[in-house]
Amino acid sequence: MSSIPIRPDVPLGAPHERSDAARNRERLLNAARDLVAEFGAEALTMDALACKAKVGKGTVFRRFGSRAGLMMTLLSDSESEFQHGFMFGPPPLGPGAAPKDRLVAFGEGRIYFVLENGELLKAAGAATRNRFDVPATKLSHRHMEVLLREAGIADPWVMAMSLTYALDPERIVDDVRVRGISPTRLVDSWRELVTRLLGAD
Amino acid sequence: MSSIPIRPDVPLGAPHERSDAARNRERLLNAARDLVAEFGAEALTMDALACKAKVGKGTVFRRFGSRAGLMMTLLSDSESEFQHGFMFGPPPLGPGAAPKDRLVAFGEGRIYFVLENGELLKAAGAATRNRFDVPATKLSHRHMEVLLREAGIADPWVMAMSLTYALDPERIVDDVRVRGISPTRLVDSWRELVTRLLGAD
DNA sequence: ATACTAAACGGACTATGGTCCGCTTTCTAT
DNA sequence: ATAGAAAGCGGACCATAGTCCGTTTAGTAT
Repeated sequence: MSSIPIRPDVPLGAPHERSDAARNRERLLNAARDLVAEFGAEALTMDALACKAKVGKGTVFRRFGSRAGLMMTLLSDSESEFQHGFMFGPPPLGPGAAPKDRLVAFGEGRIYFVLENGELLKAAGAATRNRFDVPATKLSHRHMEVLLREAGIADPWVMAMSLTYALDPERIVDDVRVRGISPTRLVDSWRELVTRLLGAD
Repeated sequence: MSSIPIRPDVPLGAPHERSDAARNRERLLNAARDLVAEFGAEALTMDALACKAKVGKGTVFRRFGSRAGLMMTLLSDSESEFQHGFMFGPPPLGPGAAPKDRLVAFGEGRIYFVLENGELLKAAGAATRNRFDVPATKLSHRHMEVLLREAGIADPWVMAMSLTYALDPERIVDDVRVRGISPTRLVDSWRELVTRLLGAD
């Protein structure tokens, strides 16, 4: 029995990734990062990517499914880091603090995360019927749902959805970049929202 | 001086709409309503519309600017009605009730309005950099801002934006139609949100 | 080494929103 | 009625996401 290379993010019994596929994936990822770095995520077209990576267009879509899928892949590192922060990191973001404080910290972290990765996030959520299907969004929602339940909210699932949309990447990015609201104001308002929502101060 | 036909929704000094333009506008509106009625708003393509209205494609875009613009035009009647309700109608939706009650009623009204016009609203907000540029959205935002200020919220503008996104058409429609949440649950959760936000009952 | 198979490839093709610009029609002034 | 100007018209054209399918290639069994 020959040893199989370790591929952390692939489902267990997956039938082995062919070497040409691996090579092309690397090429595509590198090309995509270059293009985003140089022209921004919004300007990235799938044709340009295929061309720059010296790969057929079909290959791009086989690999990532859609433009949104590509953006999610590009995001996954920073996203994992943020997720790790609120799931396992130190309080108040991580476990150990009161739900209210964790929720405030979560929103604050999210706002800055979005401001750093705004273009990618907007592009990732742009595909029709996709905004909530992003796995990271599901996880955030679930996290908030748990905190809200602990804090005694009657319908935590729906309330978490309201808060999810209040932290929508498009909303945050446009507030700051188009409508000129400072990140601090957003964070303060989020704090006011959560504070009032989860019992007086 | 010859009498000029009355066109209620046209800016005062507008240079007179030509008769062929008026005729084509009618044709387009009728065709659009037919298509939406028969196949739904999502399925409406601008080519199909042009074709059905027996009009060139350029004419469609001259008239409405974009697909989103067309959808807004299609919405404008029901939208005006809803707007009239919260601006001039009887309490608790209209003036006369406490801000908290008006806000609860506003959200409830909005939820049902969205569920009736969901496809159109989603299509209207879909165009890039457009979600908040919809005049109706601005008006709703402003309305909530005023109520929130009356209720003593520190940063009513930003808070109104959070609530605007919490009532996002896509969110409401998908909660109900994709994720199986009942409208009642949405309304109840909105009530809980507003109630906690604006001081304990 | 050879043959076989399933996966991967690539690029032509489709669908659709939106733009452009030369031609036509309407209105107005005379 | 006529002519000139401005508004409107139409459909070819463009950009771009996403699909399709005949061809190539990497692994595997012999």
